[in-house]
Amino acid sequence: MAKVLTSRSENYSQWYQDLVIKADLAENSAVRGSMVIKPYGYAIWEKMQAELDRMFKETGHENAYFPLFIPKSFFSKEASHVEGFAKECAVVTHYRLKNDEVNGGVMVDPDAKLEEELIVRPTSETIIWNTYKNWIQSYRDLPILINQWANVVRWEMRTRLFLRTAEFLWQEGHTAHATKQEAIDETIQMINVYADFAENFMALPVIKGTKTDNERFAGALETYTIEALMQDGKALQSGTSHFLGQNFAKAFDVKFANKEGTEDYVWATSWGVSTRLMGALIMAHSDDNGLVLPPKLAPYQVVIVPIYRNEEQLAAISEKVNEIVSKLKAKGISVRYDDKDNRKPGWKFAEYELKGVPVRIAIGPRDLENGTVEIARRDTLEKKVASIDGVDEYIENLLDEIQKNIYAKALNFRAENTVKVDTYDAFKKAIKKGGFVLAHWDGTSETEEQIKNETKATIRCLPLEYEEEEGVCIFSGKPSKRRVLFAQAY
RNA sequence: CGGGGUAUAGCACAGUCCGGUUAGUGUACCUGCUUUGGGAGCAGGGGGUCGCAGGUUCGAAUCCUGCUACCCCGACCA
Repeated sequence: MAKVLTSRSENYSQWYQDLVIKADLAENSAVRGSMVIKPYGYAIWEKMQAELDRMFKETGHENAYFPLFIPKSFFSKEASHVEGFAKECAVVTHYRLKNDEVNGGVMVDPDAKLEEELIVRPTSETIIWNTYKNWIQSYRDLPILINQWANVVRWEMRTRLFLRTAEFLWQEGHTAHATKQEAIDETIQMINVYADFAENFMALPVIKGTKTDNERFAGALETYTIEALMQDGKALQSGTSHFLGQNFAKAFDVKFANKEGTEDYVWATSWGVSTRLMGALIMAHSDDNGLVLPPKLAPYQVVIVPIYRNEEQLAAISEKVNEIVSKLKAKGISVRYDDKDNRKPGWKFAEYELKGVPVRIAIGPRDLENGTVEIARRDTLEKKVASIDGVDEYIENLLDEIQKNIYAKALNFRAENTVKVDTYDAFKKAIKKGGFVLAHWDGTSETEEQIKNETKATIRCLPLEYEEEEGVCIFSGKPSKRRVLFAQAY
């Protein structure tokens, strides 16, 4: 097969770029740092959205929509929050253009300056808490459990398709609670929803944990994260859930009358995942032949390619294919029959491999005679001839097996690339090699900062599942009771 | 914002150093024939303000000046 992708070993980051473009997922747009998500890429995102949306609703959340623009003054209300986002905000200052009489073209009309600048939302805590203030008077108004599907803008210095773009799509949940415990429970519930989604739909094993002070969300008391390991040994933060305490309630003066009849500030959470998950999905499973999609998120799970010499043969094949298609559809399997005449079978094989379609069926004159089809699976590239009778059940089981196999492969990769180290020398070697590194840490920001400066590794999280273990910090030698998860990250 | 690079057909590039026919190659596209079980072959065809603005010259993709955009490395990145 003609190589259209740079190989992973040659240049991993080039491979990723090639893959995103060649698999028709997204491309760079005329706007710096902003991408166009193409139909095939967007179809995958829609599958993700549909599952997540279902999971949010099952846990009692409702969707709503808040404005794209946020008055500048809202950002001055929560000090640490503004500090976290100020450097990367897009600001709207004017509301009109006019013809440029001198230079031609158009110019910003200087007479159309806004009284107060508007910030294009980098996240919606401020506008939402300003709104919640009007919605909440009593404990009877609580909890508020709302999610929003939206786009946000963060003016990043350097961008990469899906992984970091100036504008991206995401969902952000914003909840308000009467008690601290209820808010904490919500925060943990949602990180569990994310982990469940990552593992069972994306086939992506993740480590749940909490962030250190340095890495915590601006304005949060606790940030829960799911961290995934990519094939190049770098970590990717794939979703976060924040316990915001009463910070935003205090900043926006959101008080309620509790059962005891006294006034109290509301407890808050926020949680989100973005189109960055597309990056995680691509990097976790794909190979040098292209994308590998888990069946549960593939826009179509099966593609059927006819092989024929003339119209008569095509007609005979199509008749058989239609039977197969209806049987598969009856089992809820999504199928695409590609009988386009302007591409040869070999071209189609390569194309669908590049696009990561989990199962490919080829059917030609030989098969018509024998009552068989050729079935190829994308994850292992294995081909097998199977009888047309019972092909629907065979494929149903095969899709299930592929989903499991992709997960098992990723889990195995992570296991092979996770090490425990006890000295700083060993730590530096392990980080250089790539992967997750479990090590003791003295709990101070200074140590974390120094390690980052010297090795580029950050503490991805303090895993929720860990064993108590006496040890000493690899950097300072001070005592530590548990290991934390280090890695270089995207 | 610091360092480096690039800008020529939809895409990928050559040509620029050393100015001179009609700006070329691959791929993609269109037409026809033969093909079709792993990205087909042959023949013919269409497509270019050579990033923008100015200058030098008989003559500029090529030399000079200014500008703009993009890419890579770094800094930055819940």
